[in-house]
Amino acid sequence: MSSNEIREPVQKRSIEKKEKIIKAGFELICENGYHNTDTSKIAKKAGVSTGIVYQYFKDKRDIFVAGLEKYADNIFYPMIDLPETKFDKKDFPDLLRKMINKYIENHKLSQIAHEEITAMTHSDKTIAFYFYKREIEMTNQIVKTLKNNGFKKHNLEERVHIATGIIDNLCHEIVYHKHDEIDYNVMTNIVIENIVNLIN
Amino acid sequence: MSSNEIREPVQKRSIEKKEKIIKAGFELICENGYHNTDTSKIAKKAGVSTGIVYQYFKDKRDIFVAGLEKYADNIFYPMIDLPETKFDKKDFPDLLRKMINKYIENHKLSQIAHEEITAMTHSDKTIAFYFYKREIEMTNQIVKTLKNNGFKKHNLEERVHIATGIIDNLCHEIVYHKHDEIDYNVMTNIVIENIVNLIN
Amino acid sequence: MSSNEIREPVQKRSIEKKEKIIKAGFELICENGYHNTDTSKIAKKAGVSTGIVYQYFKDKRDIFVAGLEKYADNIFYPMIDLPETKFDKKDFPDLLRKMINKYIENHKLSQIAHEEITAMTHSDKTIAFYFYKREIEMTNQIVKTLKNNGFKKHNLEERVHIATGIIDNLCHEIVYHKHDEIDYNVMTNIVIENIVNLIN
Amino acid sequence: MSSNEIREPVQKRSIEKKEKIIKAGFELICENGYHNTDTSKIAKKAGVSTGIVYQYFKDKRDIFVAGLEKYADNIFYPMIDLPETKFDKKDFPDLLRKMINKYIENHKLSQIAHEEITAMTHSDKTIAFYFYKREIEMTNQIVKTLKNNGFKKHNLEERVHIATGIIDNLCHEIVYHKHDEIDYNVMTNIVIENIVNLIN
DNA sequence: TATGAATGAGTCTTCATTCAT
DNA sequence: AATGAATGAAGACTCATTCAT
Repeated sequence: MSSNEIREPVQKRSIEKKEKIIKAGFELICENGYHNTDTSKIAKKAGVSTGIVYQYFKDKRDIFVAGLEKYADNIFYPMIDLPETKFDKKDFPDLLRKMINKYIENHKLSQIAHEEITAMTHSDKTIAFYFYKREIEMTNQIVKTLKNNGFKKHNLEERVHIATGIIDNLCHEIVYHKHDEIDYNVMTNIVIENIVNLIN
Repeated sequence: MSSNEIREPVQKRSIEKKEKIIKAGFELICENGYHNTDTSKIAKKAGVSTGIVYQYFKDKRDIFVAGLEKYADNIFYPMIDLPETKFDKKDFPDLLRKMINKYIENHKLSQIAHEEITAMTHSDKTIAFYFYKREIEMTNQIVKTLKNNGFKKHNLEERVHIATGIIDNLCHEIVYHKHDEIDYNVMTNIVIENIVNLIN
Repeated sequence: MSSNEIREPVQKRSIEKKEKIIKAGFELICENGYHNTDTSKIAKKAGVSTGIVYQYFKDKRDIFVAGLEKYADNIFYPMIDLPETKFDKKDFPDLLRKMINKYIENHKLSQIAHEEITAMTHSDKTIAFYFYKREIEMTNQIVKTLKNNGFKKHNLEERVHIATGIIDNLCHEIVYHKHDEIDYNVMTNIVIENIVNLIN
Repeated sequence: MSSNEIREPVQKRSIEKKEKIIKAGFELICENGYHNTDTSKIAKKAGVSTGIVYQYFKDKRDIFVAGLEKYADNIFYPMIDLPETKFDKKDFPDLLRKMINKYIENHKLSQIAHEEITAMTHSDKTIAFYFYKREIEMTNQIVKTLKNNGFKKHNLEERVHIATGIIDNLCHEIVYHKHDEIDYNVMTNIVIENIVNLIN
């Protein structure tokens, strides 16, 4: 009887409403975790009724996936918009530091996002593949940029992949300030030095 | 009101039963996630009734925590039992390779463990602190071992911390074989070379 | 964690539904006892789903408390709305008889209510105080009415208190028809005579 | 396969064990209510295993019934052992006062007993009839004693019945000290005076 | 389009009772 | 006779999703 179809909003107000739901849902899930966020809270935060949510999204997971597609690049891959403009090899350390800072800033915006998403990756292969694809895209883009700027090491793909992992770990540590025993300034400097070594 | 007393089993059969529950619970949670695992499934997999579960454990979370304490070291910190015996600096790369292999092997035992646990870290501060403590213990132990064998770099704590992160990432990637585009043999070799560089 | 918000219905249909739940719950609990009444039975009797019950009430106890507040005065304190109009001292026996009859009628409406509520009084201090307060309110009201009509005995509070107890017992006996050996007409007459004696 | 029969203990130690279970069970139920008392607590308090309980008693209710039969007279009918010896009519008020004091003392021993038992009376007709029978037995005994001592009022059964009810209420109030506004010394005196009036 | 009341399957947990030893 | 571990049915409560309006 009922159409049961997900409406693709065309009117401006509808689009705004859908955006609000995505934003509210993604923020709540990132703050509190997927299972600790219920749809009524999402609706309330978005300023809509619970019913309308299911006109724009198939289910709760769908809201989250939309959030991922919209915001995840900022959280996971702050380097994906790495400038294609030329830079001098000697500025590489500075560039790295900037990337790290940007990454940290993004990370702070959504505390649990990273883990929650990564965990979801396992029960949800769609999400997993989405991220794997993004990761490799980012790697390729960085490799391309580096080659354009005269970096010539063999196996640059693998090296960049390792490097992004190192940065990921570092930023994560700093954001959560996991260990009092670790000096994060020192650690950052070593990371930069290490990556320069690895890639250059 | 209710007795709510957790029995600590003394008889051999009971201890085995408790172990079975921990194992079943931990495996299921690691495979499917905490929220996707219900107690009846744990009981069924452990070959016991749902009732008995609550004689050994306060609640579902408690099963998971017991699993963590029992298995997590193997998963997270395979190097924690690093031999304190002397080794020659030139054998360091080989040692790293062995550690990586052991890590990978352990990782395969429990698929989602890593992420699920890490995600839980946020909603459960007890678990979080448990892991942070373990991490730093492992770092310190490795630092000590390295110093005993003549490694003299400054900021060895930070360097080891970075190195364990790199290994963690590497093993994770290999276990999940995330990217077809990456040659994991090459990546492993580069990681070893990089860590040697970082620490030696 | 969860929203846990109790909705206060505003629409007419919702209010009716809430009333139905209170009525069904109170009746079932009064008939079968609090612990022998489960929420699904309440929902079924009220003609609603189990879920909706928890949108209007915090928990099962809450349903019962609502029932108490709604119906208990009728059951426990049928004299609470004692007319404040004057009456002649010689009509006092008649008045008593009317009160007794009304009390009996109310009592029949809910079989176990009295005991179940009284029993709950022990595990639930909120309910206990609620009733103690009501009891004393009723006593005071009756005392006032009596004084207005020229009753002058000392310690009228204590006397009224005793009298209401006697009536309570009498009605209870009659409703449950506990003893074949007792002639309840005779007993009623003696009670009236006794109370007249006690108070006048 | 198993006999499923309730054993009637013959050995002295077994009898003691059964008594312990009755005592523990009855005390716990009277203190905390039937539904808030679980069998494992009863067993623990009795110093026996949970299993053995079911060799002496058919079920939990059975323990309570046994307790009732053993202890209830003390709680409900302290006057049941009213001395059959002669007393002087002018000592009747004193006798009443003694009975009241004894009643109060017994009542204090088991706080919830009274209500819990009375409530059970409804869901359990066996218990109900047991009590009704006991009540009327007590009434008859008192009537007999009074007649032996020269009390000659008509409808003495009904009068005694009312009187025991009044005493019951009074003691209950005093034990639970329900109302600060009531002066219980005054109330006691009025009750005695009233009963003397009622019966003499 | 939009609302939010309503649904009911699903989940954790308890506890009277049974059973292997 | 005794133990206490084990059972599993039952019950309170939640929440993603649907539906009447």
